Amino acid sequence: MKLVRSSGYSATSVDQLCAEAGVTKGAFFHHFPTKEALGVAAAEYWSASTSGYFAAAPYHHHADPVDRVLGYIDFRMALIGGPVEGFSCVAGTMVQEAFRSSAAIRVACEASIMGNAKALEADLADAIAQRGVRGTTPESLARHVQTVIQGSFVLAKTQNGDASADLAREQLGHLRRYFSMLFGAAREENLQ
Amino acid sequence: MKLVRSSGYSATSVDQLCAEAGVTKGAFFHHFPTKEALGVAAAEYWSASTSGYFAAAPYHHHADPVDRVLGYIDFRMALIGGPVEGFSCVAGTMVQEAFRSSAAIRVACEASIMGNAKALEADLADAIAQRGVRGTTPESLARHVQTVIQGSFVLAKTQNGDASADLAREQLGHLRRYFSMLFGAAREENLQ
DNA sequence: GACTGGATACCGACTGGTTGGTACGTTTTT
DNA sequence: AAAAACGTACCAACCAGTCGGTATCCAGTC
Repeated sequence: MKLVRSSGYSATSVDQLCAEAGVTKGAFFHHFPTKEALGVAAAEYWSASTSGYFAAAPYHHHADPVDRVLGYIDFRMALIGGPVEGFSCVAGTMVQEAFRSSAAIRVACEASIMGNAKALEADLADAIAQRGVRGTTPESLARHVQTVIQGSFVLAKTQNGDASADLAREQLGHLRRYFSMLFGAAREENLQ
Repeated sequence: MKLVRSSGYSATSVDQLCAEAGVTKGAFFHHFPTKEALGVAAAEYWSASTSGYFAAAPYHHHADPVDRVLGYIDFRMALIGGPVEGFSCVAGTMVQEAFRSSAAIRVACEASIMGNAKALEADLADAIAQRGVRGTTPESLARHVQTVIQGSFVLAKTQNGDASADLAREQLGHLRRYFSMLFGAAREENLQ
């Protein structure tokens, strides 16, 4: 995770990986047939650990589905801080490099990102139904959350120091505002 | 451009570059001292060619600044189609890989992305002033446009075939809706 | 208009180090 | 005793970058 997030997938060599993990090359290739397989496993591990992390987060307790959705965004914003390597996404980083060269990695990263999106769909569906939002779907909005998150990481990488985290947080603020308006405005309209 | 967009920066070798360009390695290293210098030059070329392209686009003619901003988004949406390599961003792709290993490339990509954002700031400032939007700045909104664009490219890379372009276009649709609500709702509020 | 000298453009073989991956032996677990 | 885990030495291919040489251009000179 550490090496891929700071150097990218292809610039990270198997030798570096082994040195960082305190493992010999023989052991590495005993467990993974190729470097590509490690990439797939990394995406799957990332997927499993993040989905577990978000499932245990506190924002699920809100009664109002809109509060749950905004709570998720607030939670994501609170996670952003320090150097980019500390909050960026392994799947997003890998798929950018490997989408054409490795179908297996592409699919694993797709599963990670879309799986993360899927965890929001139920709350978004409730929010849409309750506030009578039209013209979009919970699936599309869930993807938009991921879009803004991934995009904020790209822009964060153009900065150095604290500016990275500040920029990423600022951008999630716009996502929050969009959802706030989308569900808030629809509510007012609904009450007329 | 072609090789970086489809294979990424570090997975693209100087030999491949030379073969693709029909140039020998001697010629390459005559013009660029290092591969990194080519990366910087690529970002600068990308920056110059895209800014020229957008400066000549038709959306500037609208009288209403909000129409100019939405026109920009529509223009970007119209550019999306075919394989991801055809519409993705060279600067966004490179900075993801090289932000830690090469400060020069990071800065060149920052200049490209932020320069593209800057081109929208005047219209956004006019729109904010005219509609009385509060709580954000033209700079922040301009960055948000780039965030959604870059994020949509990342998500597009998780898909294959036509689904890539469809997903990217769908996501720019949310950006359009956000701006539409932000400036539209503020207008109604303003007229009360 | 022919000649010259120096600068620039370009070529392609070469180098030292690195790459992902293998072969084969040894240790540890079951 | 068998199988899984792990270590070491090694390999061919490839990597960015170098180097000595050649071709081309152009300003100045006669």
